[in-house]
Amino acid sequence: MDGRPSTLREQRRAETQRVIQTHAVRLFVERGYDGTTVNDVAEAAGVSPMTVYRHFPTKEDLVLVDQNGPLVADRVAATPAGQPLVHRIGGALVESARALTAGDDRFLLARLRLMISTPALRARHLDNHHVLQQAIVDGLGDEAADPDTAFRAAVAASACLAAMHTALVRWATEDGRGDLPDLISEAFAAAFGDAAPRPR
Amino acid sequence: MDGRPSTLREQRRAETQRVIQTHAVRLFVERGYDGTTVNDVAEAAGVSPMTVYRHFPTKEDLVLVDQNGPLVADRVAATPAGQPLVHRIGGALVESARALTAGDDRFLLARLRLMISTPALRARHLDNHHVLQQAIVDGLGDEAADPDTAFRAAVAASACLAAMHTALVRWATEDGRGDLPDLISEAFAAAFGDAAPRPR
DNA sequence: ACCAGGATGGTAGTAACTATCAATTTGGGG
DNA sequence: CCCCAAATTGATAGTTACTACCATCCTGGT
Repeated sequence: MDGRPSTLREQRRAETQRVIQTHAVRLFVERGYDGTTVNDVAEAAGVSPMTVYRHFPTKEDLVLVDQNGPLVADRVAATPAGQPLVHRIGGALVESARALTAGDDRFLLARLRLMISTPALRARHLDNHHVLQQAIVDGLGDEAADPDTAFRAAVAASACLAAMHTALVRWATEDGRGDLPDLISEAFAAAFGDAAPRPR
Repeated sequence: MDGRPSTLREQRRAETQRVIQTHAVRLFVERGYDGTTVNDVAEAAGVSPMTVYRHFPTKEDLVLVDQNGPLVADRVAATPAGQPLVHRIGGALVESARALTAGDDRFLLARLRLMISTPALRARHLDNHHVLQQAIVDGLGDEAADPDTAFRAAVAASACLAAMHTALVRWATEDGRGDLPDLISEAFAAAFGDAAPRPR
């Protein structure tokens, strides 16, 4: 459909989004999430409240929206079909995490901490797993044709995402000191065992 | 602290909660969650909106609050310590599901369907896993003393809960036809393999 | 240079909560 | 049986997230 921002208009749009989000996260960290109104964010960003709502339909989106699209599902679909699903998904998630932590950690870390400490944000963040899960299952295409296989794939995806989330929480509570991909790998080992469950 | 409702006052309080929740779920099913205001619920239950808010701090609680306490964590703690964690937690969750579906399914099913179809409810429901996860880890006590073991336990718990949730979703979309405990067992098999990962 | 379409802003409204105070009911002990 | 402390309930007024609608302005591709 629409790839990375190509036209100038889309670039500008992405830029104002970035500005609004940056101010929002800064204010949320300074005054707390509930202690900051959307109007405060609008004022800090130099736009009207209407504009904020146009770019971020809900206050939660100010923290949760990620301009990196759903590349995880593509990574999963690109893995060889022979291996057990939890390993394919796990590998894709570790790769994505490596890409995420490649740049500047601090903004990601600030957002993560907000997500963990604010119930409303935490809830919405976990609900995003639902979207990712569906994307992963859909990305498998014919591999998950019948309902039973699709169910097993959905289970594998949700379990992997939950394990990853627990690793994210630990990483954030350690102030991002450890290596995130390693932590996620460790989580997968704890949940699914070091050895691959033998495919039948 | 406080066990089952012992004094008469607590019984009455629990009864009015039940009345309010019943009317709320009925209205949500009839007119949709967003199409029903808290005032509508109050009117249907014959109380003032204030009373609704006193018993259910948020509109979401009208669907999500469950009078069955957190017995899952106790069940986990009661399992023998030798087995791998995912199996201990999985067994406890299957047992709890069996207890849940023993009575009348319809109210549970209606609430589940609302949770699945309404984003706000789905998110809050998933966030409850956070509480359960913590309770499970805490219930292990000395078993999860050092941070690393606690982390593995947290990962195992979150992965198990996610797998169970996927089974819940399938059960609800099948209108509760299948056997819920069996579905959950199937989910665990898909995620963690039929054979126990060997403890090291 | 122009103009269609997108971005922005203002106004007014709805509904989920919250704080506070007053009124009413209740239930267990003398 | 009565009575008081405590709990439950209710009314009012306010804050805030979010929506619909309309007018305006700005932009960028032809």
